[in-house]
Amino acid sequence: MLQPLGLVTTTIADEVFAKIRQAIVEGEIPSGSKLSEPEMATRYGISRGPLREALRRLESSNLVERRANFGARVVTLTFAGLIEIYQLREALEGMAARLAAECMTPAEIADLRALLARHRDQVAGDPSGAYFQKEGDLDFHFRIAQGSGNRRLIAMLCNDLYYVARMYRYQFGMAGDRSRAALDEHGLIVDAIAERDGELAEWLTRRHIRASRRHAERRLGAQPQPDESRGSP
Amino acid sequence: MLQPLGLVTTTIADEVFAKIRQAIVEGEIPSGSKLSEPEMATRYGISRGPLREALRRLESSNLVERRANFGARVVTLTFAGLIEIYQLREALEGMAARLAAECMTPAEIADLRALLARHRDQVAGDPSGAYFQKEGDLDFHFRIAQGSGNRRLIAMLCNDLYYVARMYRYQFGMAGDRSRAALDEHGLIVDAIAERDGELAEWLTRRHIRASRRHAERRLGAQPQPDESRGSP
DNA sequence: TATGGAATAATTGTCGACAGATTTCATGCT
DNA sequence: AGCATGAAATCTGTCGACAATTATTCCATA
Repeated sequence: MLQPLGLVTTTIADEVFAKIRQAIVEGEIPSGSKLSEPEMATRYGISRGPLREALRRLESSNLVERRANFGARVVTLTFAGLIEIYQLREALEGMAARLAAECMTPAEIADLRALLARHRDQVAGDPSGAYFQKEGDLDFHFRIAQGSGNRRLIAMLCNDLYYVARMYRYQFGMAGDRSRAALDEHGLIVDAIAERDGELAEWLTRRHIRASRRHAERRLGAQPQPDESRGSP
Repeated sequence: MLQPLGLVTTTIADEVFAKIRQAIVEGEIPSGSKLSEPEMATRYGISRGPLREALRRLESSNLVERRANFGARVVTLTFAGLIEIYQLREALEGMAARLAAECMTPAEIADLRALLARHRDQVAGDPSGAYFQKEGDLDFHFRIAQGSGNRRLIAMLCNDLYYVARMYRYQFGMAGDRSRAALDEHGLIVDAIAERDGELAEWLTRRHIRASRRHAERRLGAQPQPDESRGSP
């Protein structure tokens, strides 16, 4: 008998991959630590085969680094690495917003507005910004990416970059503040998408991510870099 | 004894990965064909272990698709997929050019100019555009990406996107023409980088890639899509 | 005491074999 | 004849073991 819809044949490597990814993102497995194959295999009660498969996927997600005959290590978080993420997000999410303004259906836009309203309520009810600590912010960006209709772009953002961004957020402890400003910026982006103004949506998104980057730079006590990536007025 | 420099410990999976990648890009292994593990293993004289490692890397390079308990297939090239590549390249290479204008050393810029001069000679000597058929064009883009200084961006472009772009170029047979126009556009981009004008470099690069996309659209006989991703003047 | 090197230990890369799942093909029924 | 059912065959996922490389430790020597 055929499965009616969505054949979700999950494998051991899949499950272990998801488990290790969560452990890395949330800091349970410390950044920079070595991932010994025999130790991890016994730790998760599996053989080394599927474990290596999981490690390989974590490598392609940019969460671990592997060297031949050396082993796998969790990536070390650096300020320069965080800047690289922001630069990529500015380029990719800017394009995603532009495409979303052209591709998203009215129903999807309505859903996006509803999500934004929920975020506003949560932030108003809890001024400490707990919702943003739970990645409500990335949830919004997630939807924009999916609205682009570009599967490759969606995969890059949702499967790779956002997990690394969450990892930095958890372990650098920069979550929660800037809630209201971010919410306002999100609102402007949704308006631009609703008006099918792709160019404005891209410009607003890039400015939004640049603002997040500058906020992180201030928060981490580093001197802000020269303002590359300024959109044209 | 320590290796003096550049520890190039290569593994079987590495070599087979490179071999299969080349075979896929150049069309020797047809697009959409199934990659049977036992057959491929005997074909390359190795076991299934390193072969699976190679297939995993090909998957993360977006050259093959894998499903659990189903197997690996070479990706099927579609017009929509080509458009997705162009959209990504516009966003990523635009950012790369902006960063290159800020980061490249004068020596690197001089090298880039020398490369461009060589390209001009080759195109002038062979009006059929043979050099561009040999990926001289992508060679230029390769250098811009590396000039960005963003390792993640470099990896995305040089390890993934450019191979897929070459695959489309080989198998859709759209290489060689547009040589002179592309050369002129390359020259403008180098000038902008030399003047440290990141914003102009990004704008020119995005326009350059949009022009390539429109050319491909015309060549493939499809109606050009609405001109999304138009830079602000 | 510090340094260089060799032997040991541990880890990764590779291989062959078994178990589970999927596809294919043959068979029987409507 | 066409379709559903079931069994054989093939393939992928998983496991344990061996080989090659690397890291570590210990000893000898300057």
